Amino acid sequence: MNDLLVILKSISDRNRLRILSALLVHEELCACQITEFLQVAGATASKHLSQMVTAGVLSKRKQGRWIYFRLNRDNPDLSPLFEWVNARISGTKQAKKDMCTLKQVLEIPCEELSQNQRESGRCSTS
Amino acid sequence: MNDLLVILKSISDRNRLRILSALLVHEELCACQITEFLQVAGATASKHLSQMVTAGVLSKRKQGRWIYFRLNRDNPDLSPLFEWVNARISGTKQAKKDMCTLKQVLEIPCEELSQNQRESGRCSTS
DNA sequence: TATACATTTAGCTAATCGTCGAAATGATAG
DNA sequence: CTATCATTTCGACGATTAGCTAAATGTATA
Repeated sequence: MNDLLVILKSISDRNRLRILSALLVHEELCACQITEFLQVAGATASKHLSQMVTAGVLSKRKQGRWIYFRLNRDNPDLSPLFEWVNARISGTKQAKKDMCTLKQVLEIPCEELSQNQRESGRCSTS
Repeated sequence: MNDLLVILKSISDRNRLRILSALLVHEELCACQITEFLQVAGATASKHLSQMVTAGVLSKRKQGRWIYFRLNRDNPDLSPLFEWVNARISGTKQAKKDMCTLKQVLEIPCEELSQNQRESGRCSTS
């Protein structure tokens, strides 16, 4: 029951649900892409992602300098949940808007995304 | 997407999940039975129940002096979720313990439960 | 109609949670 | 071997939430 609670909590937040929604469509996304997509600080995105990984909802994979996340398809118990969420979320206003945003994010290479994210939270001169 | 979030949040709390779990087995329970089952203040149980009704997860029905709650089977979209939760929750330690507790609670008539609950939060003499 | 009483609402407190900026980590590329 | 840099951890802050007690509500019975 605790496991179940952890899973449910891990998708019961607006931004985490948006991550799930994005990964239902896009197979694999890297941390910087998700950070850009959500429009939050990198630390915030990282925390959400880590919570979802801990819950077993996402898996992560390192490649080069980036870390990619995807739905954890290894656990067949989760498939019905993914399908149920997908059925209820795709077609909603927010989901449509998000897919559009995501498409734009995916056109920018990770190098550029990360660089922008580094620069956005910095003091001017020194 | 907001509706979905409200549904998920309404079952992502330990006590609310226990309510759902109980109603997966027992069809219908009154507020005082759930209060006793959860071992919380009546106001607390009422708040949880009302949140689940608002989310569309539960329906309520008044009979005599008591209000009975049950899973909202009118919304077929929810059935897969109920089934998924049921499959993952029944058989867990907590669920087994809860079903045992619930059985004991159901042996006590509502009149007696309510009276006990009224008395438990009261000052001694005056 | 008046009283009893199951449930809900209101107001409060403590704990949890989402978010941020800054510092730490650890792996890669030069 | 060092410097770079994507990600994570840390520490802090404001917002939300679960829980309580006490008071209000509104229905049902006498």
